[in-house]
Amino acid sequence: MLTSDIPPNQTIYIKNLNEKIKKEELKRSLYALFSQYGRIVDIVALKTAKLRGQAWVVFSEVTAASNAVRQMQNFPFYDKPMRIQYAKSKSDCIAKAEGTYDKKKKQEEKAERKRRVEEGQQNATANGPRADSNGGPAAASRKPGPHEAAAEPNNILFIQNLPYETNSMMLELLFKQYPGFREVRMVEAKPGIAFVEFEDDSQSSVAMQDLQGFKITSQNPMAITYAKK
DNA sequence: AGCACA
Repeated sequence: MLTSDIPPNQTIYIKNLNEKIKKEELKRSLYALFSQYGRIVDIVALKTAKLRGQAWVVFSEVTAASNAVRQMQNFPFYDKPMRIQYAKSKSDCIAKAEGTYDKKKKQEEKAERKRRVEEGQQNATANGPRADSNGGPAAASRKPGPHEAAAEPNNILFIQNLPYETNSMMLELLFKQYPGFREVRMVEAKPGIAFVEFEDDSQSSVAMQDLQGFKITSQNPMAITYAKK
């Protein structure tokens, strides 16, 4: 199935995540990174053989998920570009909230999955190569299309996912190497975020591209977006 | 590569 064929879902499925990152840390960073798109209801990440390197981020709104899929596509996260799609099914926490969660059905599906796995192991050696791979282009980085809401460029940048101990001096050191730098502003009451102002939009954009995902500590790739106007 | 929720 073409990944673009998956219908919109308020849950996004992320793969190609760095498998070395501990589960709790991963969830925290995903939260920091994605909460800019809307309220996050839940994050699921498992480290089992089958599920490591993947995560589900559940938003309260589909529109938040849509923006996240587009704008964070290929975002360098712990040194690896994230691959983001809509999840294929509704998250349990949503079904529960809607009152449509069916425990019996859930168990059947689970049993069914297990059956398929065992069956697959039986046939693994008997199957020849599949003939239907179409060699289509891999999902590549793309700019938002004409109908997609891109974050509006701004001479002020919004920085998230900073380590707790970050101060404005450290950020100034980083950002002042770019032309047009004006100032760093941090909010004492809100650790982990900062605003960095440039003279104009194009100068702030250059800094954003270059420092996107930059890590002050190994655990904190910074997430940079344009500040809201 | 891989679509779960213990």
